[in-house]
Amino acid sequence: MATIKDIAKHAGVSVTTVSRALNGYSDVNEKTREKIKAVARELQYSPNLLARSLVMKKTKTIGLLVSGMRIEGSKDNFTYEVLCGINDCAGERGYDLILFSTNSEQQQQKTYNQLCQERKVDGVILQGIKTDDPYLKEVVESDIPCVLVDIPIESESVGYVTTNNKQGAKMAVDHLIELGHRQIGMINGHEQAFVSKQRLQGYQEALDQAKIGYQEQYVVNGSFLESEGEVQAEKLLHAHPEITAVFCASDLMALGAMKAARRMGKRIPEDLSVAGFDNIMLASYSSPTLTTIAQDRYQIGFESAILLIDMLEGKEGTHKKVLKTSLVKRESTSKTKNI
Amino acid sequence: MATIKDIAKHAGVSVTTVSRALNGYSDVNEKTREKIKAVARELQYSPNLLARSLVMKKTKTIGLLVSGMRIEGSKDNFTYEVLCGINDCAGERGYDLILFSTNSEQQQQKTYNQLCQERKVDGVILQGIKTDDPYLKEVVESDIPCVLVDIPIESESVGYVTTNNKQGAKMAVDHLIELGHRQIGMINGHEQAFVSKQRLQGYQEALDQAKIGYQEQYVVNGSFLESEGEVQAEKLLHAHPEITAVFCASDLMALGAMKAARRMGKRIPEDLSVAGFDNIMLASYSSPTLTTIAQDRYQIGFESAILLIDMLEGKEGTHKKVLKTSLVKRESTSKTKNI
DNA sequence: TCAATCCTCCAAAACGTTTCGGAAAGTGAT
DNA sequence: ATCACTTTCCGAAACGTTTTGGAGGATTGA
Repeated sequence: MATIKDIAKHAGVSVTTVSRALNGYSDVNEKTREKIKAVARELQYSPNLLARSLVMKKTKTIGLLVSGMRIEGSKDNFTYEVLCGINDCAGERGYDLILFSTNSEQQQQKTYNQLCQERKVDGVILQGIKTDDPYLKEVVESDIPCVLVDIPIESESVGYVTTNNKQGAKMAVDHLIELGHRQIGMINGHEQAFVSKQRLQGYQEALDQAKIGYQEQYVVNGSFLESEGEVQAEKLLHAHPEITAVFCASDLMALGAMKAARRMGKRIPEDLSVAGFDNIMLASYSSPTLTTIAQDRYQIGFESAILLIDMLEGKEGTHKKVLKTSLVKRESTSKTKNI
Repeated sequence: MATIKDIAKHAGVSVTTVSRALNGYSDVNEKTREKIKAVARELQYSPNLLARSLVMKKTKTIGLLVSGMRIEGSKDNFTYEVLCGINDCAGERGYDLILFSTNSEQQQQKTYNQLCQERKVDGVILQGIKTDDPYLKEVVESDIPCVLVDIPIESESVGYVTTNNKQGAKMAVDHLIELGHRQIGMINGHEQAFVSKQRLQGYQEALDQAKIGYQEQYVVNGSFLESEGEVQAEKLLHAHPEITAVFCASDLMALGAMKAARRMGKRIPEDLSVAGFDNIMLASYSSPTLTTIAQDRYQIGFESAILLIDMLEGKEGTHKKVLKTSLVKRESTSKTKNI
């Protein structure tokens, strides 16, 4: 509650001097500086960041726009782990995080720019928004620095962090091919996700390279959801019983696919190999455990924060970061018996 | 970027009138109000909350002090799900959330009061702090309204939300007793958690009621961790091979215990019944699936926010909320063969 | 016609900082 | 004694709001 003015009074100096003393300016005598610091401690002074931000036009605050902040996100832990990464980096660099709740209706009304300008965040990290989200247009037009997770848009004021999805998908399908599979289905996410396109590309490239023809009807969309993965897998396997392996664009859908397969009397991996993408916690606990492509969600968050803060602090450099993936072999994939 | 002053100039009125017009005061002519609103829209005005907060002494912001914001928290999803609940309620009520990163060293230096006063949060929700955390003392002494998760302290300015841990633990142990078990071990959390004490009480009460003597050596601590649960379970089962059932104070420890038991050649549930606490995602995916006590983490968060905001807005009432638990029977518990 | 009342509006202060431009005093050099 | 610096300090403006206490004019009632 003590202000700079109180300190000035107690120490017998002006507010200017107090401000400059506490902020480490050189034009204040060391003795008076010590005196001022002592008084500040005594009065338990802590600066009012609101007032400071108002004049400095910097809040040392990063806005977080997460559209998937829902309880369902608890299964894969994407949002949470990204958040951890952002939080850690922001902490190190002296920034605080402010969460914009975009779930509620009354907040829905506000535009992206309103949200940011009202709270005067220095920059924003966006996660989980779809490519057809109206916010996205605003983002690229606005000149508020921002970093996108998994949406490859780059400009003066916007950067992005993502995983090498194409490479990851290719690794997964390569792995299946290596095991002898030729009839390989894919359960993809949805059209409104860049990652889906990229993973599809990886799938196609792997097939191409192995001289396996791409068949459109082998690819279905499951919206990244376990339940939808289950129904789509069932349809796919029914329509094409010759399929011996499925690559899913998310672990959750892979779990759903395994359920469907089991219900259809197919053993995993003997009758059907299943590979996922993400390496979520459940992947190592399911039975059979799930072969998958690991992506480091924590690091995605961490790198996002690095990128954004570097932009905020005027560091030059590219505004993108693409992270590597790795293949995690587990029990859900094996050699095809048709070999 | 447009300010109230710009609007005043364009509309040919004073800033006072603009402010009062936009804030819905009655002492402004409807015509001029419309004019002002039109100008505001035209200039894409959005209020500067920093300035407003500075004079109003309200920020419409809730601080979030989460000590367990780590990647390991990804297994149980406690932090995330609580956060979702808080986020949703805060959104509905028009509050934003600010995350204090207490992980980093430089933030460690700051006291609780400094954190709150600098950012001028209206209130705080604390989650995951231990009973010996230095912040806790500050919290109760400070007059900043705050709500604690799982720490039963109540005063003028502090409230809490928790689950009925004693009742939950009792339900679990009752269930085991009903299945015929008499030698029931417990793997508890750690001393620095209130929930541990309460769950132990529930365990004791259930035994008591069934006229089963409480044996101190049947209870060990596993810090809520899967790994530690595993080693403690192994020790316990080695020292007391007569034990036929174990109640664990967290699902993670239960998973660890199952691992240990399996490694010792015990089948679950035929040779050993295992019950957990939390009902985390993994509990329904492990094999065998885990019998456990469900607690609604989302609701804990939601109620915390309700409680805090009610306090902030001067609503009278008790400052605590204790949520119910429920027993989820799955495969990891069954009748003892010794009956 | 006079006073009372109502309806609109506004000037200025306040919130707690930072910063610009300069002022006073001290220090050497010439 | 004068000049040129250096060191140390400060007054005042600025940031963008809200709010207090009224002012001016129109309307009403007697």
